[in-house]
Amino acid sequence: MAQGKIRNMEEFAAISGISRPTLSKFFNDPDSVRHTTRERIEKALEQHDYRPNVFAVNQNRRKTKNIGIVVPNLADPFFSEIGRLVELACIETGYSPILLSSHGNPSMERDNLDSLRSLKPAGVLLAPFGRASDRADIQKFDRDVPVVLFDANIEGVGKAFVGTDNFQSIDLMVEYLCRSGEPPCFFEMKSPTNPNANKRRHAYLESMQRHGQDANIFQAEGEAWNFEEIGRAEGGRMLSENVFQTNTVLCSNDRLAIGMLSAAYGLGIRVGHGKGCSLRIAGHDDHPFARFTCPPLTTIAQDYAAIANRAVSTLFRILESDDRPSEREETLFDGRLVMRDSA
Amino acid sequence: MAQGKIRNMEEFAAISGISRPTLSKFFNDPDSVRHTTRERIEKALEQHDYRPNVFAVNQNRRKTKNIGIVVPNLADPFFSEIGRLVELACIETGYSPILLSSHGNPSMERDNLDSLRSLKPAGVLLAPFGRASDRADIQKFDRDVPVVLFDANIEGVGKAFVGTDNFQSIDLMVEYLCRSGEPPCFFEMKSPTNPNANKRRHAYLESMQRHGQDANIFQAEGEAWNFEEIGRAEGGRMLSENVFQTNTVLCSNDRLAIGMLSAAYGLGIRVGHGKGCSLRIAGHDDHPFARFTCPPLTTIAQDYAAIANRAVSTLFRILESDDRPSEREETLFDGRLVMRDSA
DNA sequence: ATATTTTATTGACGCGCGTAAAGTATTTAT
DNA sequence: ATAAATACTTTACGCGCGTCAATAAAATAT
Repeated sequence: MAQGKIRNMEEFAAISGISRPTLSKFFNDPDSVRHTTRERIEKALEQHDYRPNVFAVNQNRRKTKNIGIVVPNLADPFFSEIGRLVELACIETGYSPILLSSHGNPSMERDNLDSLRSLKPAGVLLAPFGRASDRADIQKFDRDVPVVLFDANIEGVGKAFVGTDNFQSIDLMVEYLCRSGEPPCFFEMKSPTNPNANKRRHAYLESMQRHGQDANIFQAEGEAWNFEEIGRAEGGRMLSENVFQTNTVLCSNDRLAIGMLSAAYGLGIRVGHGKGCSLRIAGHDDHPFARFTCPPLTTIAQDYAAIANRAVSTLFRILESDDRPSEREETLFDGRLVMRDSA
Repeated sequence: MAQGKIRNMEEFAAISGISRPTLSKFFNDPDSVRHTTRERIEKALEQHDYRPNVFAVNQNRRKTKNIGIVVPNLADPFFSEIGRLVELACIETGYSPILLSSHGNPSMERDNLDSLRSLKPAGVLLAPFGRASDRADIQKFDRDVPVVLFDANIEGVGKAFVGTDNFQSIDLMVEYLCRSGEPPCFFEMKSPTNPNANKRRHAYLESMQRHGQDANIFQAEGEAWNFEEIGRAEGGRMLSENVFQTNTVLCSNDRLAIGMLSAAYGLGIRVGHGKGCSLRIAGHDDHPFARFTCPPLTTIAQDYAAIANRAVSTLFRILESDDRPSEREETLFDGRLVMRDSA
């Protein structure tokens, strides 16, 4: 880094002795110029610290290198974690990720896509709300900008989907719970917006049937995003009314389980698989706090990293072969059973 | 929204019957044109759905309307929550917030400021790491783009600071704990990067002295970001070694407290202020999960909304009166005691 | 060494908008 | 009504870069 700041590519061309169009090619893709000139440019770059004006670049380039990432709620550690991984994967590939949260508000999902539009992104990675999402809006958006869905699937929407195989993961958990004690009841939200919740219910029903057990589903009222609170209030009510037929409850997700564990503690119910315990509670997702609940929560770990990386690589594959849309592909990763103390 | 898409302001000028420079003024500030013409433009806007190209706008405007928001770690619900509030406050004022997380990595704070630079933001709201932050780098950045710090203060850096008054809040907690039982020991990280941690230690010492009590500080090894794990490992060790002089522990923050609660549960120690309890644990921050711990955590609630709003309004005041830097001002909000069951 | 391919340079245009100057229309003041 | 102030239009330039066509230079092949 030397003295007088370089104002534009013209000046940098003059100083470095490279023509401006060549520099333009270089900044677009360093490998598109000859090795020797690349080295010359990089050497000049070390001395003068010039960077192209992003606004001018994006105005003129047909395709920007922006990637939009939209998640329903960054306040949910699951999404902040997977959002982080997606973000990093984009950076590694030389793209500029823009991470947007819809703050639990489906209408903000629309707004986010809308404001992304003006950034002319090359592609978008979207973890949609699901049922509450504006399906038509996403499809319309996808016609202009390729969209890859992750975490939550909406049939037929977007170029691809990457997520966890809820049938595999729930079956794994049901299998474990049946082997190690009484078969599980199922606790979930009454009208979940998230499609995974529906998949998990079906997976539970299927799996219980396969194990020759009676399925018992208990649904909590409430439409809001504060699952822990709902889990505590409704789960607590059910516990004190003694509605569960068995001593084992499989919660549709960890956040409900965290709430229910809190309720159980308040009611003086000892939760766990050891002796002296009268209730087993299991969750799904391996929420970052699942290992700190009392007792630590037995759950299913989703492969965050695999989902994030595959979503990103799928999008880039679509971007590069921008001819045929080919088939809409769905990739499902297996969940992993995490045995802790709660079940 | 009608048929053929409008490609640029020129076309929209032709269709709407308004000259381009006037439209330019309008989009920059709708109130800068006469009421009647404003209405004409807005009516045309409803029919034709045109929006200025953000890249062209930002390239030519002297000052963009971008606001950078940098937080140390979005995975920490505290920051995702306050980041959300700051984001919304910016949008309401007609600015475009860009929320960046440093993912717990101080060197990424530098990178984030660096990449913000190319977006030529009007101002930046920064929650710095503190001791681990690159002080010189932030100061240098602040010379080009006004920076307002929030949450964590670095003396003399940035145009202003907005946060919580740790001396008030810790004193409030110490006062409560002393009144309601044995005086608290203090549990914290040995070498915290966060300046609030240091403030809280000093506040604890001062407050204990004022109450005529002996101060006892216990420090956990570890430099990492996984406070819950550290709280459980180190806190658990201390509990089992019985090192605390009193039955009350005030943790420097909720995340340590959550870890310690988990350890106490594992050790079969009953935590709470009721009879039959042998340990009281209190935290600080009112972490979103604090109400779901076992037992629910007594803590100090920071006024997230007030901090976020004040940080934003302070920045905008500085942006508007861009003449004298005046004095660097520090605004501290009071914490609020939240009495739950753990202490 | 010459022919061929690859890569760089020169010169020029366009992207969509901010912005300034000068002139014209409209509103407000007197 | 006329004068003054305000708001708008016309015209034109510039921002920093992508990109293209024609040309020149360099690397590779024969």
